[in-house]
Amino acid sequence: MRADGLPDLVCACASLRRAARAMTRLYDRALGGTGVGAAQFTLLQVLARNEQPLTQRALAEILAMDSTTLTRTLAPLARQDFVQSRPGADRRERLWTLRPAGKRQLQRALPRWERVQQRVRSRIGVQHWEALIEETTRVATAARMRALDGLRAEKDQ
Amino acid sequence: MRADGLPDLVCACASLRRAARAMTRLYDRALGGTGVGAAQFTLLQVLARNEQPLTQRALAEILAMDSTTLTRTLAPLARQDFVQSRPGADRRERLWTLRPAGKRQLQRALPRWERVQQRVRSRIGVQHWEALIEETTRVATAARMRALDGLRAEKDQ
DNA sequence: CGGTAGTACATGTATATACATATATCATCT
DNA sequence: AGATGATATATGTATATACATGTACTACCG
Repeated sequence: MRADGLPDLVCACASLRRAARAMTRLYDRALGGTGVGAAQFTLLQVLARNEQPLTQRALAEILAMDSTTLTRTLAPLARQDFVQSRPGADRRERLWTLRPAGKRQLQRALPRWERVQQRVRSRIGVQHWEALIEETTRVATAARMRALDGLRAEKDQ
Repeated sequence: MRADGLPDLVCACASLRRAARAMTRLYDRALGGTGVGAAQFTLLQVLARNEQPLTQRALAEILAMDSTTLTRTLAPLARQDFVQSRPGADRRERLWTLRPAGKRQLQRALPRWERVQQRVRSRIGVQHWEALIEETTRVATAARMRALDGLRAEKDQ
């Protein structure tokens, strides 16, 4: 263990959750005062990076998030008119788009986001930064797979 | 991007949060029915691995979690008599210990936890597994540092 | 020793998150 | 077209999480 380092948690899930908490606090503080935190920033950014409106389900897939969770997390953004939804051709669907106020909000937060990204990147080093992104993306992808999910069905004895 | 892979999120924080969500769901499902989820399992496990009782603050440090959050997350475990707290010599502190019921609970959950760990490890490969643990531990450690936190103080112009 | 600053935890409040279930809509088969 | 099953989202409920602030206690300084 590095001097002053956190202990290994043995558990990949616990280790990921811990890192996510630590980073979220860092980003939340860096974005503090801009009006959005890390989670909301991400939603705006994903919408901004897609020309096409996204269905709630598509957004959920991209973020590996339960689509009903988005009903709740998008609500405050819609209240502030940062995003808007309209029904799709399939009228069960909601199509989400970024609104002008949301774009402005994103612009306002962007410099701070870039600074904290840069700061973390140079603190841990580019290699580790890239490894972090790669491994987290990989595991998020892997965790979706049916093969792993099947655990639920199996009985213990 | 791998076939069927999730898109890169550019943002280290968003990528970590996504991976944490995906893994948490996997572990929660794997532990389903044992009576504890991934988060509670971790608390029990950390307490079990320390002979000495831990103060709430120490537990918070280990898990890179706000110590007041633990007031809430430990409460249900205490209600079920899985853990117990008593005041320390410094009577502001709470010392937490695992109780027999908590040990039994942990034992019950352990086989499922090991299975899901094993399953993920072989799915992504030992190399990636180890890289994941290392990079997440590293970034959680780095994120605590004052140098990074200072972002808050800096003004935008 | 008394006052003041700092620390540890509790509480109020808000967001993030998931699951079970409910509802509306679509797709399909007859 | 009507019945049936599948799908997209909403709602009820519970946990996880952080911060601001409050309270109790400790440490330190004069």
